[in-house]
Amino acid sequence: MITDLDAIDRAILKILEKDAKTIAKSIAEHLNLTKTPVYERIKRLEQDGYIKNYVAVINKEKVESSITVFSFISLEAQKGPMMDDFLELVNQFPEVVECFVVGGEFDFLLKVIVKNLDAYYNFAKTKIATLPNIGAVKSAFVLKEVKDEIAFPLL
Amino acid sequence: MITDLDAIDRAILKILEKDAKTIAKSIAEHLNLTKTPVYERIKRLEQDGYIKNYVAVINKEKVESSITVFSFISLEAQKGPMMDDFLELVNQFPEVVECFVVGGEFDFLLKVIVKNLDAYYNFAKTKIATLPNIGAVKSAFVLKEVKDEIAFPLL
DNA sequence: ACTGAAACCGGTACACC
DNA sequence: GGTGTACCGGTTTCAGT
Repeated sequence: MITDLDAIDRAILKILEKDAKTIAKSIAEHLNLTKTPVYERIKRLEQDGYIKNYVAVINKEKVESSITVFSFISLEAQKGPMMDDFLELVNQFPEVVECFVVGGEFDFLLKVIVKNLDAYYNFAKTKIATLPNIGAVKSAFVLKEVKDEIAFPLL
Repeated sequence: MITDLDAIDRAILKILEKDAKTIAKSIAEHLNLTKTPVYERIKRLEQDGYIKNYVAVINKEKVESSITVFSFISLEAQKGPMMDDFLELVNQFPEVVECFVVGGEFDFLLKVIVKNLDAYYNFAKTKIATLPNIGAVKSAFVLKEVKDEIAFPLL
């Protein structure tokens, strides 16, 4: 168990969250080490849950056409248990790639990816609208993706 | 150059965007193939840009405390060149992990990650507020992260 | 486009400092 | 917590179909 991360651990994380295929030897050279300590640190970072997993980032524009929509949802009455029911349901929808409980003008912010406007209409009608205690729903359609980082901004 | 993806390519993408460390042999078994065609297909998917890269997903809660804030920004006058200036500047800010041009009540939606409320105040004051042509700025602070998928929802 | 086997190279284990 | 070496397993290559 790592109590806290030192500068070397952070440097390794920063490299791996940019390119998980970076070979240990190259990381080692970059940090003036040999590959064994780099390897051991990575294993610790994995085992202690600092690294959740490794994923391929796919180019969604190339793979298939889609639109991204943000939905802002307010509940009629935000009672604790109702919120949990709501969230559990929303969590199941594959179209919802992000879901946050927020403070402000509305209660939930959803990022939804669907094939086209028609699919979004369908999603809103058959999934969102049927959720319990829905108040207002507003949508913002993405016209252009300027930035979409996966990496957490480590200093 | 791949004209379009077949069912096998899509199956491979789906596996790799969940776990990039899945070994070729296991993918092959899953698809009733041997590892060579799986390997060759992955290479094609990489070379033709269907797979952008591979990244480590880090557990940001464990690595360092932070808050996530959504900022909704309206410009005073959305002239084309001004928008580009704005976007180029926003793109530089490491705190901004996502930035979209949207249609609706406001022009831009930003997802911002900072250490704490103080850092957000600072970010808003020294970075957002100094951008050209800013109209209204609204913020929604994330109280709870319910879902945060990286994988594109392939059917 | 896939099979099967051989070669290669990076990840993994270990003995030592 | 680090180095250097040796081993092992997955990737990569290739001849054959």
